[in-house]
This record gives sequence, C-alpha cells and structure tokens, in this order.
Amino acid sequence: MVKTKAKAVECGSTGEKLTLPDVTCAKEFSKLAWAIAHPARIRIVRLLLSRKACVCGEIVEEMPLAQSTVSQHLKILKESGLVQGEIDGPRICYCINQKVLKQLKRLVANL
Amino acid sequence: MVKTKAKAVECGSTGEKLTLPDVTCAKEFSKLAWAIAHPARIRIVRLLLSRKACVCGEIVEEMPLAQSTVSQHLKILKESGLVQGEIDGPRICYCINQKVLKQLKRLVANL
DNA sequence: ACCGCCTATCGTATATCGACGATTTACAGT
DNA sequence: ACTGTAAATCGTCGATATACGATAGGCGGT
Repeated sequence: MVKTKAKAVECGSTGEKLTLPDVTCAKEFSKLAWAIAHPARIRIVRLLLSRKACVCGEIVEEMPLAQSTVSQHLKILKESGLVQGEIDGPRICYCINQKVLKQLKRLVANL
Repeated sequence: MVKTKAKAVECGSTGEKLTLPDVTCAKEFSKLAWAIAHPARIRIVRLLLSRKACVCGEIVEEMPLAQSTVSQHLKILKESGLVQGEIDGPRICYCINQKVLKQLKRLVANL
C-alpha cells in the first residue's frame, strides 16, 4: 500500500507551455503542491536545501514535533518525489530531488 | 464570516533570499500552496488565467463537480488571496490576483 | 411586485490529515 | 547473539477537507 512511487513525473518536463486549462497534469501538480502545503514540510524542505542533506534526527531536533510526526511528513515528501532518502551507513540520509523541485518550480512559473 | 482577506502578504515581497529554514513565512507560504493543492483548484486557476476573467457558471460547466462544490473551491481560493471576485452586474466576475500569484511564484522560485 | 437565473451558504456524510505514544524493524558495535 | 540507537509503522483521536443536495439571497427582466 506504500508504493513510494519515485517514478519521475513527466508533466511539463519538456518545457511546453501548458496553455490548456485542462485536466492535464493537474493531479501531479496538485500532489507536488500538496507536499509543500504544510508549514512543517516547508521547513523540512528548506532545512534540506540549506544543508544539502540531513538525517532524520537532525530534522526532529529542529522542529517542535514528535519523531513519528516528522517521519510522517518525510513520508509524504518522499511520496511526492520532492525528497529522497538514501541509506547511508547506519542512518538515512535525506536530500532534495532537484529534478522534481525544478519541475515544481517550472509548473508554478508556467501558471 | 467571509472576510475575503485581500490583505497583501508581505512575505518575500522585498526580494530577500529567505535563507533561513526558519518558521519565517512558512505559514503564509503553505497557505498559498494549499490553495493549489487540489486538482480542481488548479483547473480553476488555469481557467481564470486563460480567460482573464470568468463567471462562476462557466467554471461549473467546465468541471465535473456540483455548483456548490465549485463555489467552495472558489471560496478557498479567495481566502488565500489568489483569486478575487468582483460583483459585475448580475454575475460575479472572478479573476486572478496577479500580485499574490507573483508572490507565490517568487516563494517557490526561492526555494 | 413577481419570477427566474446565478451564486453563496447551510447541513450533512465520508474521507483524509495531523499529531501523538507505543511498537516494530534495521543496522553497528560489542 | 545481544544491546542500543535510529527510523518507520501501527493504532488512535480530534480537526478539517471534500463532496453533495437543499435552501437562501441578489439582481434583471417581465
């Protein structure tokens, strides 16, 4: 049921203009927007960007939230594709997926 | 209870970089992201952008949703500031608030 | 003044989010 | 093999989102 879905989203990646107010990519777009539609997740994204990478524990320390809650937000971010986690020794190293972040920026910029 | 809240949000409007992964503006940002975190609302925004302005009835016709549901989404968009509605004769003319849209674009671009 | 159209709001049901503590799983080191 | 740490998952709860039909309000035209 988890399905992580790290599959690269194609929507808008070719740079076309998306002029149609169609259903086109609205779902993928909204999913990405959803990922940053919470203050805690925005903080996490900024944190990851400022440090390039981060283990979960560091994130927990920076936020006034329980570990399990942070883990939930990380899961949402991973499912959106914005964040990816690599097992790096004993811990898990989270980092921003620049490709997806760029896609999000492009989608918003093309609004 | 409606309160439209067209108040200009200051966050990021001066163009500073927002390097801190702080709580700064995370709430305002997430609120804007929230506004487009639903396929139907993205469609509405695109529709409004492609036509410059639009009455509610036209939007309802383009979407597979009940009129009351569309009205709800419009309310959310209005509360976020992204959309504003002006009473134009018998109907209500909705349009994008370019200032807020630009702010959203800036916030995302500065991620 | 009445009627019909357009939009907003109310009330309601269902689904999902957001938060937490408790538990389980994975891995490094002893 | 055992232990301890790190992270994910489970189970639960209240709050909120989403959707709809029904109803209320505003405005033009007859």
